[in-house]
Amino acid sequence: MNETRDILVTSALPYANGPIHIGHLVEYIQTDIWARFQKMRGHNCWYVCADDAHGTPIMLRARQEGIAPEALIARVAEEHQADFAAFRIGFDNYHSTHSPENRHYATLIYARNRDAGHIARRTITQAYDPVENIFLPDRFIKGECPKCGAPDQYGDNCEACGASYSPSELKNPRSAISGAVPEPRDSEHYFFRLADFEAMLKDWTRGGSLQKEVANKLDEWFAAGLQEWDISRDAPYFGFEIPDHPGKFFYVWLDAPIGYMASFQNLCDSEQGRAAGLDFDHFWAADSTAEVYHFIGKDIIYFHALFWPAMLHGAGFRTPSAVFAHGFLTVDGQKMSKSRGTFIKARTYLDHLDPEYLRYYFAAKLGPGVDDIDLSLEDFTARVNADLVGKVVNIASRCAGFIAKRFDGRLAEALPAPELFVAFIAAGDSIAEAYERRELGRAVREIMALADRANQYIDEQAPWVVAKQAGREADLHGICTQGLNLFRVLIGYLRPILPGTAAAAEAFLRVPPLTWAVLAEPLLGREIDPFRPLMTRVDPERVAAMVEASKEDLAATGDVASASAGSNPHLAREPIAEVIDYDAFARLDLRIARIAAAERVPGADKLLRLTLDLGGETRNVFAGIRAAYAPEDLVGRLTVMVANLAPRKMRFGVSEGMVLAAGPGGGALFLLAPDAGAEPGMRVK
RNA sequence: GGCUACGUAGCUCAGUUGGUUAGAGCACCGCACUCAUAAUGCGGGGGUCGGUGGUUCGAGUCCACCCGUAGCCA
Repeated sequence: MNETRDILVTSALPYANGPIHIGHLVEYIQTDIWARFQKMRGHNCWYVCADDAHGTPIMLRARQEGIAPEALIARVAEEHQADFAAFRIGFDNYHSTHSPENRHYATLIYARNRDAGHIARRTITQAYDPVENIFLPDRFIKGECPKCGAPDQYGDNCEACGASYSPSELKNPRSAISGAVPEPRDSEHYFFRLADFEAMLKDWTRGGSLQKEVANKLDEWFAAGLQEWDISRDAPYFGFEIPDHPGKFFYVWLDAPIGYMASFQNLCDSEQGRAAGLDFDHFWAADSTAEVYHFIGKDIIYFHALFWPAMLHGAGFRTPSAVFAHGFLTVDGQKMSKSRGTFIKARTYLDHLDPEYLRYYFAAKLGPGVDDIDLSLEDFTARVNADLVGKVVNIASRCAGFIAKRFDGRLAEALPAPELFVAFIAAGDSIAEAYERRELGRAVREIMALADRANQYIDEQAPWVVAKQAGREADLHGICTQGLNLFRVLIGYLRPILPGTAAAAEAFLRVPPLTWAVLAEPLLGREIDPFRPLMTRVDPERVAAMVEASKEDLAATGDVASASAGSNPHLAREPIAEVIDYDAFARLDLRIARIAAAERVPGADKLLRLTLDLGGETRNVFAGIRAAYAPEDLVGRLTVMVANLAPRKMRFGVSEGMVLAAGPGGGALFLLAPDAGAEPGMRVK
């Protein structure tokens, strides 16, 4: 147990086409806490990450902004790292998948698997955009769902009825980039023969490398049969060209996890790595005795629990010791929503609030499983204030004044209640076990129970009474020294979660960075600094301001994008359609409608059922706006509907028209509303 | 639709291999204290543990079905 472990820890690589938001931070904070804990325990723990910088979305985004992909990913890398640093995510190295190291390992892993016969080649037919001259990924093709007929659906599944299908089944398909009708075109692709690794993967799965829920999921995949994985993409593509196969590139998901190795290699080659004697093979060779852990979101389990270990094994590398998946973040019980202001970017949070709050709140909620966690903003405020300011920091605050005023800032030579101190130290084993098992919520609860005992002790001893009694200076000195020592142990236990607060406390106590081992020895007979507030309360107004600012972010997004692009991104994404004559327009009967009722549709993730009042008649309309609007916010408002659209039978009933909205979809949808004075039933022309 | 989770006090969550009156924090009420960033301590009200049925001497805890929520379906 006490022997020093060699541990490599990773978080999933954030995609380099957008900013970090608080949903991402669940994972980085969870991983960082775990890595800091391992370091505090004296292990050789290394935490690496990188930007995931390849793929079609990045290529298109760069084009849209009128810059080279390299320029885009360089800018985003800077933004990501600034955000991470501000949240005190203590990476030992942060690299990029667009790097020489990654090219080396991607090529090596591919070549070894190819030479071992694990790569197949065959020609497939794919949708091709004849205007842009590129093959279209599924999500860049839109059309009508082949099952329910819902318009404007992506090429992989329908948001209205949940059906999944292949893009070739879409009706009236269009390229989401140029608007052109995609045409089928043949191309030779390279496939990773995952089924070759079935036995090995089953062993690995059973070897305790996965959470119970994840292992269940894998059993499902095994039962369904492992299929070959398409690992190549045709030019133009932003990524690594496959050696000896000009015009063919590695699919972004092939080289993304290899980025873990690339970042670690980059660390080994750095000054820090060389000084520490870091050896790549010691961690990655097939017979490695070091530990490798990947923290990921539950949405990318199959990449990390199937493809990744198989690729590594096929290339003669070790497989991960474990993959730890976590759930998603909701805010106030709902999916993060731009219109509600709960799609909060890391930077927006930092503009208003201390990162220590969020680290603590996430820690208090995180367990070892894949459950989603909820950020309830009200609970967040109450919990942080009560636990950290009211309980923990307050312990130091209540004792420090006496030490400064009555004892020249010097602690007593002995503890009056050594058994209480010993009890605090003894509790450390259970807390450490909780950290080790990623039961962060349990660790927090146990630490807070200790904080309660410390406050009880101070209450029982009543130093403010003792201070007024002549001849009891030594008692007063002892009580406050005891209190401060209990505080020191608590802040030590909290240090992985609250590195900033811990550093401030270490300065206050005039001690070097706390380790787990050093806590057992009490701090006696030494001078400490005067106390300064180590943490201020969460101000609910700041929380509200952050939510407001997140709403503003949304409005600004379009401007920023178009300013840097020199052209409107909406036009670029969806060019203006072909010219029609007046008669074609006149056939469209648009009417003002009052939303008389709105409700969620059981079984449909995206739909709301609207009852529209047209003044004389009512219509039942299904609208795919659930992510953007809460039903109760819609009732009573006026909007515009297509009144003469042919009724369409859907799984949930018949939809008798459409409401009009703008925006790319998801949470970013904006219903049209008439100016005051319009009445239900009026025609729009 | 199939699968995987989840559903415990107003809110956020704990509840170990089924076992005595189901717990914590916040919020609320009362009392105490005033050292402390109005923080702290003591006490109190509040739950048919989503629903129904079953296994069992005994179920929040196991099983079946249903309802609701979330995610996955490469």
